[in-house]
Amino acid sequence: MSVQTTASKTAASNGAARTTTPHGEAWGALARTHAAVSQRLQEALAQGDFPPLPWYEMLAAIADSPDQRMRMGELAEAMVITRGGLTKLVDRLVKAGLLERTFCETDRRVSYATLLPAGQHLLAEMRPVIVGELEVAFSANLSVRQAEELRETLDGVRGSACGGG
Amino acid sequence: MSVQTTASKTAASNGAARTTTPHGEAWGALARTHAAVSQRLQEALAQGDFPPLPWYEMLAAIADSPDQRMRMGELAEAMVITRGGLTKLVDRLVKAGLLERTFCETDRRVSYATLLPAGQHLLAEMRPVIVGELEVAFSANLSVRQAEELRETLDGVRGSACGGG
DNA sequence: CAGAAGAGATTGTAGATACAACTATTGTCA
DNA sequence: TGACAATAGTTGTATCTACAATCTCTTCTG
Repeated sequence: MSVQTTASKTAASNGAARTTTPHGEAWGALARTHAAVSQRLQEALAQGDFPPLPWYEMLAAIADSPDQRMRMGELAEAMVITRGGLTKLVDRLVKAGLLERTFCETDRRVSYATLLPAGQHLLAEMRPVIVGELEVAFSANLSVRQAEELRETLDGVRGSACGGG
Repeated sequence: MSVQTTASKTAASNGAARTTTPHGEAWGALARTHAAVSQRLQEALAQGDFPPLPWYEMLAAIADSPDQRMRMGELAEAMVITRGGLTKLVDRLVKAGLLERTFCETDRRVSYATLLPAGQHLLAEMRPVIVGELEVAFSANLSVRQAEELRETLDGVRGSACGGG
């Protein structure tokens, strides 16, 4: 246990970034919900002596890609962190024996983060923990249909936020 | 300009934390949307030479409270950061002349973060920037009614995530 | 085919956050 | 009342991340 022992109780009271407009409140709810769920996931991982959430996200992203490998730039984009930050994150997973760096023959600038068996095994252990926590958090309130609608709504918002309007 | 030049283009392709379940995808969309909107807000603030987003969130939280002041613990909970982190964040805003620390007569353990006029003025300048960006991101896709529904849905999820299921 | 412009990734450094240990104050109970 | 537990904040330390500068390699252009 540990991982942000601070909140996770009555957070429904006061709101950060409240702007009094409906859209502002939606954003506030989005931010707090993200934080709450994220904390829950990290607590669950810490309880099982697993690595932190970003490690899981990286392993999952690579595992879901067709060749079990991803270019650094793609990974940075998928995980929404800077390229510099990604380089160092990959460094840690490589040092832990979960990934290895491979290189591109045709374009020698690009390097891949490639999943190793140890990474696959660890991911297989972590996935049920994450999925279980998400089920608790989401399925108590949302049907499968509603979850899909939520995803579509959020994807739409993200589209506007990225594109620029 | 700057603030995370990495992503913000085709993030719709591959997904971090994808678990293949509907709820997992909803969580993935939630995480990426939060990151995208958050980035957009930070870019907008940076462009206007404003302080970073957590400063705005803190000023807004305190300004929305009845006495223009909040206990450290409450603030930490509202902003979903640790108490230790909050102490240092408040330190910075105090040093910037936006807040001051005040103390409780009846319980000398508690200290308040109290809004100063400079903080109010800065908040008044930042609010329209934030609100404007949120309108672009949200109102393009969501009616007021839909925004409220989204807020309710997310609050429900947060309730499950906090309480424990 | 040379040189400039652009793309992909890494490194250095500063700033911010979490975690754990600590101090100070208040509450409880024998 | 006196000891022990609980609560509110702060501080020390390590880790993580963003940002900017840099390096290598590729592509474009004359």
